[in-house]
Amino acid sequence: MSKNIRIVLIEDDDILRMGYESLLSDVEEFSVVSSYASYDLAKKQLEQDHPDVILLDIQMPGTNGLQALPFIKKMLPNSNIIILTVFDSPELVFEALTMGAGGYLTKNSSSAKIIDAVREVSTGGGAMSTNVARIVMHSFQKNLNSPLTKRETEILDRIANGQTKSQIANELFIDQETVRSHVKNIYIKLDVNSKSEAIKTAKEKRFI
Amino acid sequence: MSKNIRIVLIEDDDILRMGYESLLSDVEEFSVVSSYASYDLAKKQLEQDHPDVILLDIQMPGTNGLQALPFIKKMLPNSNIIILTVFDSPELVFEALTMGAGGYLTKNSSSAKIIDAVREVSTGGGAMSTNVARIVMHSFQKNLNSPLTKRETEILDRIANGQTKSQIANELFIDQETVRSHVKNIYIKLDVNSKSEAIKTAKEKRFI
DNA sequence: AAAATATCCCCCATTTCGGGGGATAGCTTT
DNA sequence: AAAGCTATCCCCCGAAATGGGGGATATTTT
Repeated sequence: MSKNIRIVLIEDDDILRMGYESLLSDVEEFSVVSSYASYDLAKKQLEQDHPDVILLDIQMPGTNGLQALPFIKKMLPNSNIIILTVFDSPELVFEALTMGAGGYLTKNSSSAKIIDAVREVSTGGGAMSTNVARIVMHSFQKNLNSPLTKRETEILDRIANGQTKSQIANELFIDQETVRSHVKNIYIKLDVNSKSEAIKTAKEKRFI
Repeated sequence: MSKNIRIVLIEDDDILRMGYESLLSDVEEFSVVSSYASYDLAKKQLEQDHPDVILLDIQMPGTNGLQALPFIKKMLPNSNIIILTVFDSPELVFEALTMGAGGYLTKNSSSAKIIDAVREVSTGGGAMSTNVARIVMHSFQKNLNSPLTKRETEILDRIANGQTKSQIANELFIDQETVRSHVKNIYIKLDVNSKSEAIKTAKEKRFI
C-alpha cells in the first residue's frame, strides 16, 4: 500500500553521496536502499537492490556512468536511471539519452529539482535540468531560413530516408524527371554534387 | 539598467489570459507589455511591443499558435516563444520545437514553473514541463535490443546518411565486398531487400 | 563443437546517378 | 511589362551503385 520508491546512488564523491542520501532519505515515500562509490562496486549487488530509480554519476573510477548505463539497463530493465553530473556537453547528454537514461541533471540542481526528478522518472517520465533542456531543444530547431523550397525540402528529406528518385516520383505523383530537376536545384543551392554531400550539408545547416 | 523582461501573452481564454497577466506582472523584473486574444489581433502590434518572451497558446480563433510561430520568428527573430497549451501530443511538441519554440509548457504547470520558464527562455534557454520532457526523452531512446551488430549498425547508419557502399568501404578501411556482406546480413535480419526499407524499418524500431 | 561475426571474392542484370542540354506554365516581385 | 522563381516535364550520355546468387576464411563468442 505504501508506494515506496527504492533508490540506489552511484557517486564517487563521498560528501555528495552522503548529501544525496540524506536529502532523499528525508522524503517519506523514498528509501535509499544502497549507495556505492562506483559502478564496479555496485554491479554485484544491484540486482538484489532492485531499485526503482538509480542516480548515476558519470565521472567515476573504473567503469564510468555512461559505459555502465547499457549494462544496468540490461540487468534491470525496469529501473529508471537519472544521470547526475557536472558535465552538460551535448555529446554526453545525447549519448545518455539514447542509451536510455530517464533523466539528466547537472549538479547545480536544487534539492527540490532532484526530488521532483526522482518522482517523475519513477513513473517512466523524463526529467532534465534547464541547461540540459536548452541543449535538447536546440537540437530540434530547424533553420527557418532554408534556401530550399517546400518541394525541395520534401524531396531531400525523402532522399535522406533512402528513397530513390523513382520511388519519390511515384509517391509524389510527379515524373522522375521532375524529381531530377529538383535535385539538380538542390545541389546548386547547397553547392554539392552528390546525395551524401547534400544530406550532410542539409543536416548540418538544419535544412532537414 | 533594470533587466526588465518584456512579455506578450497570446491566449484566447479571457480568464486564463488575465490570470497569467496578473501572475507575471507580480514578478518584479517582468513587465507584460501586451496581451491579445489571438495572433490575428496581435500581429499588427507585435513589432512595436518588441517582447523578449511571448507566451503563445496553440488553440486560438484564426491563425493558431503553431501556424503563427514561423511568422513571429521571422518578424521578431530575437524574441523567445513559449508554447502554453493543454495539448501534449508528440506531433505538436516536435512541430513546435522544430519551428523554433524555446519552451513548451502544458497548462497544468505551476505558477512557479511558468515564471521559471520565462526567465529561462529569455536568456535563450529551454523550458518544458515534465510530460513534455517525457515525450522528448523517449524520442531519443534507442532500442538496446537491436539484432544488428556494432559493425552492421555503423554501416546502416552511414547508409542512412546517404553514403554509398564504396564511400563506406573507404572510410572504414574495409573492402566494398565486406560492406556488401554486412548489408546482406542487415537485410536478412530486418527482413527487407532495399536500402529505403532498411532505413525505414531501422528507424521505426530505433536500431539507428 | 557450434554459432556468430567480420572480413574478402566472383558472377550477373537492372537501376540509379549525375552532368549536360533544354521547355512550359504559373505566380511573385520589381 | 519584364524579370525571377517555382514546379513541372523532356532528351542524351556514361559511370556507378544496387541487389541477388554463389562462395571462403579467421576470429570470437557461446
